[in-house]
Amino acid sequence: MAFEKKQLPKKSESLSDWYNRVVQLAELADYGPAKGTMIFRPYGYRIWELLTEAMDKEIKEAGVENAYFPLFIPESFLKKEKQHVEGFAPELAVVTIGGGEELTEKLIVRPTSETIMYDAYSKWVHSWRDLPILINQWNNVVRWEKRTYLFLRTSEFLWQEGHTAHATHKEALEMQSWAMGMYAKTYRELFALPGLVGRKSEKEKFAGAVATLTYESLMPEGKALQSCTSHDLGQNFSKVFEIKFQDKEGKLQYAWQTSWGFSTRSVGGLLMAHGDDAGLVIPPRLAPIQTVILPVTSDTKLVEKSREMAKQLTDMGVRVKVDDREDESIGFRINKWELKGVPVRIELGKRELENGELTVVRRDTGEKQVISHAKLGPTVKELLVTIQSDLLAKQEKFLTENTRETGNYEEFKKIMEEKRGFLKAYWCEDAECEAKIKEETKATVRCLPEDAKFSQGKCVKCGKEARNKWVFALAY
RNA sequence: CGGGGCGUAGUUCAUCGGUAGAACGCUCGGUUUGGGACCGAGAAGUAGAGGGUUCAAUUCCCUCCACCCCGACCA
Repeated sequence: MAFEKKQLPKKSESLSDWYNRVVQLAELADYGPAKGTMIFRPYGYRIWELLTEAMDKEIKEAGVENAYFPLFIPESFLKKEKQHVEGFAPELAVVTIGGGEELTEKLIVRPTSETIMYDAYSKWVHSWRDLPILINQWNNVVRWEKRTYLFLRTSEFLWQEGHTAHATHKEALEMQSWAMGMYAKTYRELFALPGLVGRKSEKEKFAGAVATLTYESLMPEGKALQSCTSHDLGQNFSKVFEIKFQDKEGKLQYAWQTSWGFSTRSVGGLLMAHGDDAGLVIPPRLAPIQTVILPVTSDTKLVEKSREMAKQLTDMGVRVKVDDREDESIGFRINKWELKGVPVRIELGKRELENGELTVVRRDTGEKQVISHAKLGPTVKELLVTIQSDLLAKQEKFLTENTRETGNYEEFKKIMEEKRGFLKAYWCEDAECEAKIKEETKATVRCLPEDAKFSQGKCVKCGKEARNKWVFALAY
């Protein structure tokens, strides 16, 4: 295991202290001057960039095109869909003055773009031939959160929001499902973060949606993180924004819609899940630097050989950096890159150079091996793949070990107090029951897993008939 | 928005009615480098903002602001 760090609280002792410190020490992010805002520093932004590059490709391959809609949304737009405005009202940033004059209509700084996009869609859709509309945008949104947390909950965050309109509900449902599938794949394969895919309860679903699919991952202290969502909007928005078209039979119909989003919160989940007492552990596929090469001293021969190795790795598509700062000792540099979570570290000293060897160290396990220079490329390539899959396996084990089931409310309460994690239980789907459970245990309904089978049972809280085992957890 | 905390050098903090100090970091020079090196020299502050008390306020009082933590709300 890697060495403990000065200045860094232990993750195992105080998760939130560790998290706040490590994010800043590793130069991922900093606090912005205005409340709840954050600065994405280059090292942190690069993680997001690597993700967006991969996800953008998937989105385009599915036939969804990128576009950009305005940041300012007329207040009246938001008010059109009742549930939507009620859901977002408490967290809106509103512009009331422009150019020194009071505005006749207030402008909302977008918290999400359904309304402004669908107003445009209504102008563009007249015939079944105009459908589907498949648009995505990468942008920023503002939600005036009362309590913020770097990456996980900030007043302004970055995300992609996909917004589609279809001729049939079936098509829309397929789209909704595709988006969640793409998210789940991204979380597993890039973030090495397994999670539960499922449907949100009526209370927890998106404001204005018919149904919401969510990806829920589990953080180290046993709390759930809603990682991204995909919504079936039905005709809720198309009716108020009048997205109407004539079908093949000449009948006037409202479009069926979906929206789906994946935000920078995901990066917070990534950091929190994989890190350890020595700092970050970034999965190779999202690591801005996958391999760091450290010449032990600034001896010219060592530096030259390091550069040569770096070039070799770069040519193989590995993101690599040589850190040959001569004012920092080898020990200091090792600690620095461990804190920053670089998956593979290579040390090259005089002894090794003479023997034609080098030391390769895994960040996740601390495991060291001495290999010959000739094996550099294959070893690094293989390690990056191994680390990626080991991290996923480790998280899967954690998820399995922390997913429990109960039919007893006392036990339910006890688990939420002590072990936390995901807890499966029958629930009658009554909102009042949901509220009581939350009040008494702080746990919320996270989702009904998509692979859940219908069965018969009694609600864990009220004992009434229940048809499904839902997943409960404390949430971020 | 409720409860708590904090605001002094880049950072973490000390000082305490008499006008500012340490450590780390930073700059320069030198010696170093196999798990956070060392020596020497140096730069760095309108003490969050405003008001009050006082001969005198970073210090005491009030107001505001900001940030952090805990709750309610949320990607």
